[in-house]
Amino acid sequence: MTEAQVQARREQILDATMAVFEADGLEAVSFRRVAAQLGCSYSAPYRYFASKEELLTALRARAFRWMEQAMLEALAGETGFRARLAALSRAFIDAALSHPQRYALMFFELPGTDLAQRSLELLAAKRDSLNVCTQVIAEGEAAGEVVLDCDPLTASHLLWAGAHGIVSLQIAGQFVMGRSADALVPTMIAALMRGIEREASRPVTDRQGLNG
Amino acid sequence: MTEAQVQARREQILDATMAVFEADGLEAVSFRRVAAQLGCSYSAPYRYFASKEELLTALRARAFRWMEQAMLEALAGETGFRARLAALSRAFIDAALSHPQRYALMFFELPGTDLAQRSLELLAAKRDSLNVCTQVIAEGEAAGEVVLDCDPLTASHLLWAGAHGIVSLQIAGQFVMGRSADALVPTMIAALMRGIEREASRPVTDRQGLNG
DNA sequence: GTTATTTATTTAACGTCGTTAATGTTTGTG
DNA sequence: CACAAACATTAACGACGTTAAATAAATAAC
Repeated sequence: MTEAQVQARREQILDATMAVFEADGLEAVSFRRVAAQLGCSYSAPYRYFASKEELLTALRARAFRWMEQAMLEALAGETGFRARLAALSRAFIDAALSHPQRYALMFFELPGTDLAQRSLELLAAKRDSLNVCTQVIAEGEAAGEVVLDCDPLTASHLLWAGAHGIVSLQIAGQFVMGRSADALVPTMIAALMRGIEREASRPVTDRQGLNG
Repeated sequence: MTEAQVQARREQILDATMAVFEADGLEAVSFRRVAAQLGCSYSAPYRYFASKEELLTALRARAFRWMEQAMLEALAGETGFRARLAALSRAFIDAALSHPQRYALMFFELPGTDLAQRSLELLAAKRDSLNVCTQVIAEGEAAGEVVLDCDPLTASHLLWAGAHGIVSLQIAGQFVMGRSADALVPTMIAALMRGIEREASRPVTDRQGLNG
């Protein structure tokens, strides 16, 4: 069996796993259920994933790739730093809120479960997702469209964390009195940008839309 | 059996559950293991918690109460808006990073699991935690120490989400190139405050410490 | 082309889990 | 004492993760 065939089988198993997950949630994901979905024996996937943890880790990497794709597609065709940043945050929140389960899966991780930190596949997917944001900022700075008080990597960490914090709380039903991620993510991005931009480079129009 | 005794037994069970969780992680938490820790039969806790999900929901409420206490204790004795806000964020990050498992448990929730949204106990604990932050901001505004572009509730949502986003990514091992929550949370808070404060009310000293 | 050997898959089995039903055991009441 | 209610324990069921044995399929050697 060639390497490509093995990889194809892995993808098939992940397809089935994702289907079960999206249909009936994480607690429904079991080797027996996935196998039934795929039409094979419940022990067959063990040749391709050593454990359930490994299977779920690969599934989480896939969720990160999905988010990365959504952001990249939203960026395609957008020009100018402000427009690209806006498109990025819009894509992020649209993806997250249209598939809240899949989004939550990305960050469904408890410390100490160190397989997540040993899986190169997951780590790379995480890094590449964050990198989309970092690139947009770095390009904006390179083009002279924005000047920051901090480096692009720190800035993208802040934006990424801010957006993730909002969406994560929204999905967890944490918001009170009508606040929602839809309104708060742009507010968060605007406030953060205002906070880390050099005064001179900030357009006056940023001074709006903070009341949500 | 009086109501107080029932509540006391619930607390004992939660003590045992938390002990198992902190010792061996979430996957080790089972009725059988908790019962062994407590010295009772594995079926006894069912009189106090209808299901494992209910047990874990109560455990998560406890984690929120723990965070609320840590923040309130840090606030005690601190006066002045800036000092209180700094103490708050320091307490938040100290608690989260000193007990990352417990912190992650607070937000360990997948959408669709709607027991979390029906548990008054958990909802109240969440609300009260967020409320600590809201109060600090509202008091600061009432005392005229700060003027914001948005209302205190929106502001506390932003700060809470920002800090949570940073810490959550840190715990998930999401940061690259030496960024850490220790440095980024203060940066996040500072940037957000700079972003949502009316220009006039901002001290010039806030213009520091963004490079991390 | 037939056999031998490796590879891929399936079935059987073990221990653990969540949960419920049946069975004890205590405790207060007449 | 009897008796009923409240509580705790054990037994049992089906599903799970995982491994080992058994089987089928594919490939290699002659």
